[in-house]
Parts: sequence; structure tokens; C-alpha cells
Amino acid sequence: MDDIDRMLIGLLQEDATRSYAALGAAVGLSSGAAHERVRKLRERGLIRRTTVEVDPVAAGRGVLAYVMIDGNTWMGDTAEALRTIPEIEEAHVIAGPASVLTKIRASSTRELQAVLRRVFEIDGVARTQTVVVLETFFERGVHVPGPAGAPEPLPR
Amino acid sequence: MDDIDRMLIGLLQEDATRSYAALGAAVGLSSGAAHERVRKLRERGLIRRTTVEVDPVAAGRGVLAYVMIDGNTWMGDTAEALRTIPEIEEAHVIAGPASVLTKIRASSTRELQAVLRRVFEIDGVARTQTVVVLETFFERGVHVPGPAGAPEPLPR
DNA sequence: CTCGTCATGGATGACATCGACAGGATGTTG
DNA sequence: CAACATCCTGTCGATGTCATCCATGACGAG
Repeated sequence: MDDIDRMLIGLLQEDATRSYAALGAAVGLSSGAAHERVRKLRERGLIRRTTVEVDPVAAGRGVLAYVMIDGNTWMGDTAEALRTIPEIEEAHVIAGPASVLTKIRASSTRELQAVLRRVFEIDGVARTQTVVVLETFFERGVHVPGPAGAPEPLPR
Repeated sequence: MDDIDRMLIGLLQEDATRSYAALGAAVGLSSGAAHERVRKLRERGLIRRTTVEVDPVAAGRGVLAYVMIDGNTWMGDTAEALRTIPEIEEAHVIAGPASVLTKIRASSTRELQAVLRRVFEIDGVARTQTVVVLETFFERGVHVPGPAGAPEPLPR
């Protein structure tokens, strides 16, 4: 995991359709060497997968909210129940004001309400607290840090 | 935007390295037709870009926190200041208990503290409230809804 | 009927993928 | 200390697959 690997990851985060020839040229390597490095990055799990970024509004998910869920029992097993709700994009166990924090996208506030009803039907859910997003400044991928003091290209 | 487009998006979300031939076979189209549909999905902005998903832990971002920021002035202009902090992955204006909600990944709690210090240096920031994530159940992409009543394949 | 939309199939050039080989760093042994 | 073995990582070239483009045909709406 050196600087070249970091550059490759950065380039692929920007645009994963780049050819290996272009990647190699950008980092000063042959296309074969670039290919080999990317293959290893995938193999080691540093690159989990290559995917496609979908516009939430165009996909009919224009309403974004973060919902904190409080439970009256141990909530370690609610993961699967939450996963079956497609509108829930993320779910984390948190330390602090609640047990679980979820990120929910719905087509309307009305559908958001329907999702909350489904959440309440999960065993152990006692309270929810909803934070509605009014405007998204930005959403970007994980930043891969370079060596200390180096200039930092920002994702997206 | 019909069912075939939705299937194509779903398939590409799973694995954007699939060949157009494979995509076409999966949805019952020729490779050319699949290619044309995907091209239009990109053109219309429904598919924003194809990118690579990086493992946060391997990238040295093992600590995840959500930080709510409260300001004593209008915070519509803080977007750029927040964007220059690479550890901040998302920033949203919210309705409710604070002005802005951010998602922050750091290498350690110590570095999280350093990021919070940088946040406080932004003009207008008055208070922050940090929610530390203990365990992530899942993080997945936007779910593209199908027609009502149809069976729902879940992302990831 | 006629136009517009959408899919098919084939041709072509670019690209991923793989194998063989070279150079350099590191470690081992006489 | 020198000579050699080994490993890692790179370049180069060959081959098969694939993206991409275009001509053609089918279908449906006005």
C-alpha cells in the first residue's frame, strides 16, 4: 500500500470505467503493472467492489432522513429486520442518545411515515427520533489518506 | 424508465464490471440494446458515475461518527469549508436539533478530535454534538423501487 | 401510411488478460 | 565479503474477448 496504490484508488473512485492503459499512464506505470496492482487491491479487499452511483431523486427517493431508534431490549439482532426494509440505506449501532442510527430514503414524507411504521413493528423498538434532511451539501466516498504532509486531493 | 432499466441498474449496483453481453443476457436483450440503455441511463444522469467501493478500515478510517453542528449564523455558506476537510464524507442541512449533520471517518478517536477542532474553526460554528458508531450493520446504495407489489430484490 | 422508437446482428478496433522474461532488493551461504 | 538464490514488481507481446458503431428490421402511435 504505497502512494501509487493510493493514486490508483483515487482515480478509480472518480471514474471506475478508466482503462488500465489510462490508469498506468496516470501513475507512470505500464498497463500490465497497473492491472496487477488493481487486481491485488481487489484481492486484499481494499477495493470491495465496483458499483454504480444512482441519483436518489431520479430513482424516486427524494426524501432523506436520519432516524435514531431506541430499544427496550438488546438490539444486536435487529440488523436483519432492518435490512429487509429497502428504504433503509445504512444502520449502525451507536453510543449515545439512542441504540441504532439509520439512514432512510423515501419518495415522500408520506412514504417516510410508512417506513417508520414498519420500523416500529420490529421487536424491541420503543422510540424513534427522526432528523429530516433539507439540503445535501455533498456525499462522497471514503477518503484514502496519503503520507502526512502531502497535498491532499479531495474526492468527487 | 421501465422494469428493464431498473434491473440493469440493480445489476450494475451489484457489480459494475459485468460485460454488456452478460447484462443483456440477464434482462433478455442483445448486448447492443443493453449497452444503449445503460448509455442513456448515464446520459440522463440516473446513473451518476461508476465508482469503486473502498474498505474504510483498510483505508485507515476505522472510526465512524455522525456530528451535528449548530451555528449562531446562517450556515448556508459553510458547505465549502466542510468540503475541504477530507474526513467529512457527507454534510446535510437538517431540520431539527441542529443546523448541519455530517458523517465523519477518522483513523482513531484522537484524529476525530482533531477533525472536530477544524470544524470549530469554521466561522459561525457554535456547538457540535457527536454520535460515535460502535458497529455498522450495513451500508448499501440507493434502492431503486420497482412497480408496486412486485418482489423486491434488496441491494448488496 | 409514415414517422419515431427500439431491438438485432455483424464488423472493427480497442482492451483486458495472461505468460515469459528482466532488473533490483533482500537474505543466505560458503 | 562475495556469490548466489529467491522474491517482488515491473515491461513487453500475443491472444481472445469485449465495447462500440452502423445498417437493418420490427413495432406502435398519430
